[in-house]
Amino acid sequence: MSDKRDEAETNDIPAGLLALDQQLCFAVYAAAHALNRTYKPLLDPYGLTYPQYIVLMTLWEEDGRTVKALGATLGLDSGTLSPLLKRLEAAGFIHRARDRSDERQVLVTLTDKGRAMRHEALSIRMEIGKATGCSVEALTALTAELQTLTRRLETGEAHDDAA
Amino acid sequence: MSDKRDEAETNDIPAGLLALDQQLCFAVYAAAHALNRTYKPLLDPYGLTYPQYIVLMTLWEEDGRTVKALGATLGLDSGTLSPLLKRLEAAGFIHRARDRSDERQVLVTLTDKGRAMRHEALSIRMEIGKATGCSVEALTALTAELQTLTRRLETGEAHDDAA
DNA sequence: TAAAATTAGATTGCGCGCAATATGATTTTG
DNA sequence: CAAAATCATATTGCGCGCAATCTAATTTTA
Repeated sequence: MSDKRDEAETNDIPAGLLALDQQLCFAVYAAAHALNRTYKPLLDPYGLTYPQYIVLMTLWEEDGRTVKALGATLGLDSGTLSPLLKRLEAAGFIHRARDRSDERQVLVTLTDKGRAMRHEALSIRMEIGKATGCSVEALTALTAELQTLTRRLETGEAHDDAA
Repeated sequence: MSDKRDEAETNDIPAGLLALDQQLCFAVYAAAHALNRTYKPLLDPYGLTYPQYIVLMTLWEEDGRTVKALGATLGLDSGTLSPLLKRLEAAGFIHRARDRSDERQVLVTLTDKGRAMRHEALSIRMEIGKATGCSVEALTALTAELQTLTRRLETGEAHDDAA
């Protein structure tokens, strides 16, 4: 109860440590939202959301995957994917069908419309590239750092030279 | 209708361009989720969600702000903040009160519990630092790059040397 | 082979995040 | 001063994201 100053720091909590942590987690949080907002007007004309677009991108890489395989790639479970895929199917981008050889599985395949969307994606990509305003090198570096961060957070592997 | 190969690339769409764009937006997307998942078990004991924790952090920086001021800092509107703050108040972390001098505004202030939570946050910060496994320099650099990206996406200022 | 365990998806409930709208309070205009 | 415009916040609706639960299909095991 000895703290009366609310700004910058309080007692034994170093402001720098607080700030860095705050900045990192908030920076990722804010960047994700900013990207989402940038994509929104580009995807709206097609009736797609950003997560739906990401699912289409993974299908462009490899079509005909199961829900589980998609979830493994995207880090999402069926609670998120089932309704999302249902909407993508209703919009005509994909087709879902139970696997004949294992009726538990659902195979997700692109429709002609889903494949055609890949061509539209070219202009979206260019718009995003312009919006980031960053060089290819900067974006590549940033991507790599984020991937490293994500991998470490997911695997729990430490390096113990952090703050 | 001339594309029959679904893998890697199709016709005139260069695979590299697709891949970089896909990697960047997905990297931010995945990192945000990974951070969220890392925070979750640390915040669960306090009954806090990650966005609620972020709101508390901004209040630790400067207490007694209006909903609008919080929204400006966090990039969130009242549609998100109103119910979130309602839950934070129900949980006893903050107090909301109409501004006497301008009844349109609602002032958000920390309670003793909300201020005390800042001390608990120290161990959370250390856990997150360990989980990232990155050096302070790496995290600082990553944060700066993300802030640049976010600023450019939000302001729409281009640099026109992107892909 | 029958029972138990595992697996893949779907469903439900809750908390964001955001657009659209609604409600009061304040300020601006006429 | 009264009507109109603006402003701050709240509410509603929809789509994620995730935990928990449910169902049906397959595999394991006894």
